[in-house]
Amino acid sequence: MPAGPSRRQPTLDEVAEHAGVSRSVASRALNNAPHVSRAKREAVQRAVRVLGYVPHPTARALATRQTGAAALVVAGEDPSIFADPFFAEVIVGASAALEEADLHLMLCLAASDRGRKRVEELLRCRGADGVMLMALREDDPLARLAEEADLPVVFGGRPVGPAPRHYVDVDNTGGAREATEYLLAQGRRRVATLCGRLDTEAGRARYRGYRDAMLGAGLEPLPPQEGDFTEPSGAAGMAALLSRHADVDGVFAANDNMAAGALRTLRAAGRSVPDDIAVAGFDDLTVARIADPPLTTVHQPVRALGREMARMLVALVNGQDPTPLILPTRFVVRASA
Amino acid sequence: MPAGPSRRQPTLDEVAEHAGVSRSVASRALNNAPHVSRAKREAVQRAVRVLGYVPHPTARALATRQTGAAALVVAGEDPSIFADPFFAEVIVGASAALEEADLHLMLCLAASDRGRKRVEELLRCRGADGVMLMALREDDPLARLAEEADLPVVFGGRPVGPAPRHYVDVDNTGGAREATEYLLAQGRRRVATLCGRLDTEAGRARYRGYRDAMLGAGLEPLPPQEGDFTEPSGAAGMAALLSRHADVDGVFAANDNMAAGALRTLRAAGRSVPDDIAVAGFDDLTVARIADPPLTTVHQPVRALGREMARMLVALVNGQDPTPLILPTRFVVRASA
DNA sequence: CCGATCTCTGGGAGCGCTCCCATTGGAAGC
DNA sequence: GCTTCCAATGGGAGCGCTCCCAGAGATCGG
Repeated sequence: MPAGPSRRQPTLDEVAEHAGVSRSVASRALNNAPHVSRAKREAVQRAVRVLGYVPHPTARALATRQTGAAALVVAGEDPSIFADPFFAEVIVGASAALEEADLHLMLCLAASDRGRKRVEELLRCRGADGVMLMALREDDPLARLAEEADLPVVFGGRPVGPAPRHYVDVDNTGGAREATEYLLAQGRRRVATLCGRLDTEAGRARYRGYRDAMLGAGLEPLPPQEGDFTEPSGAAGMAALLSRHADVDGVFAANDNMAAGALRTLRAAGRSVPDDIAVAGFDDLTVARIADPPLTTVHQPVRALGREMARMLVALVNGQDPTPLILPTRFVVRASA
Repeated sequence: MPAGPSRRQPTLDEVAEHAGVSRSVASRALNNAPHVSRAKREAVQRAVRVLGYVPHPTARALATRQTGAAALVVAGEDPSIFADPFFAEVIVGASAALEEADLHLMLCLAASDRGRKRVEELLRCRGADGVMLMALREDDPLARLAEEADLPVVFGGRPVGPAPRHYVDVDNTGGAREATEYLLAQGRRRVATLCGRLDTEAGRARYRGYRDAMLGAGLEPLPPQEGDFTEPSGAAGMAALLSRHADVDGVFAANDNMAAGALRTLRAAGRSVPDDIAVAGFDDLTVARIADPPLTTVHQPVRALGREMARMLVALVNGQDPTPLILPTRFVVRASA
């Protein structure tokens, strides 16, 4: 422990010398490559143990031109969007999958200009072996840069516009349709939607699902009440909705946060849920269970989303060519609808 | 864009050649070091622009023995603890501060054995310029390893046991005491605590705060009802509490999740909050505002915690010797107490 | 007018690893 | 017995950067 402030880590040369072999043999033994006799292989292993050798990742990275890290970029100008537990779950999934491939996770919150600059640099100079991109806004230049970069890129959730080459997404439209259809099947007729930001693909897709369900039932969709996926925007949106359409009897909110906000407004307005008005959300994060009443919602496999993004990235890094993946949602009935 | 699959990035040598200078001069110009004439400096800058040069971080790292990255390690055997929005906020804060120092953020979820192994390696071989450690369990060997590693280490929240050399923490005891005192000041006399894991320092410190407040008021603290900081454990703990002490009129929960769970149980049991029983939490994350009734709670500056951890780490990396930091909490009164 | 002192400059030696390649020696094939 | 082949080995050349250092001019005071 004390032993001087800085007991320098042994190098591969020292291991080789200790084992009485050349650097090449030691290297091969370490990466258990072929062409190493049993005796020398063991001698090297012993030397490694005795000296407490750990390969220097940077040196290896320079030689192999592989950094051993994958980046997860969360765009969006407000860093607060990252505070959504959604991302935490994605990270848990991605982290586990990357661990299996022995890749480190680099997290880039590209909110500020400076943050974006650094991501661009990362893309340009191969600062990571691959990049996962999430929460891109419409026309975010990062999307183009990423696609053009000579680097594996996986999108988490499709960006607005033409679908990228590699992505993992959730069946937003299908889930939203199912939720809306459920409300309709309960006999609700004046069903509105608190939709999410319509400059995100998730916001649009979920709105499409709502609209499709309404049209499918021969009903006129109500004009979307747009929010930004936050609880306050749900509360405000619900208030606006009530003032415009006092007879609304069902609401599909584009996520649980907004649904929770809607519940708050409804409670304040003295409307009972689900008797007067039914509310369904999307996400099924913790807030759905905590809400009062607990939210009927569309469960998204968020952790799986992260995991599959990472797996897809690993496949790309390994030279394979995986196909895009759309994960199914699952409708969860609780008390709010 | 197409231009061949892999337009290799230009190297510093190429920049130097293009600018008609030596590699050394080019390097100095880039790092704007002295001893470069104005003319050559500009020639280099022009070459950089023309060629689209971006320095290769790995090569630089190898030469300077600095990785340009800081690691944030979240220990704890269950990866789900990371899903707590608490960590997301820490990350937002840390990320911003690291960005200022031009360091990348490496996130290590050291849940599995494999994950822990990788953290150990990171520490041993200087895979990062510094490490921030959070959510260590009692007697976690990572604590010792980190302190012994020849690498700057900052703890986020003190681990159980002797305080580490460098840490940033929140005034858990003070916050808990204040919350409990508030309940007592309201005239509550049978005040219990849903404490957090007592094998974490935060759990212990908040319990101490509760106990101190009770003793300070000349009351006998009720035996702690231990949970694990999750909503279900709060709900279960509250149920246990009610069956043991039916006359409880106030509860201090060690965090908002548990408080939310308590609210759920109380609602189911038909107790009105705060009339029959007052509830206070700790954290002041989103859930506190969403809860019904909104939670009176102890606000922790979580983002600042992350920011200060990162700043302390940067200071250490720069050879300074910062002193530990304890951030104040702020008591927030809402409807639950 | 000449040594002393600077600012610039570029050559070169690493940083610690991988990997190509030439060399060796023993086993196998004829 | 002699080529043929292949496993095993170690030397050496990078990977792209930093930084030390020696040398070349330029500046300047005495």
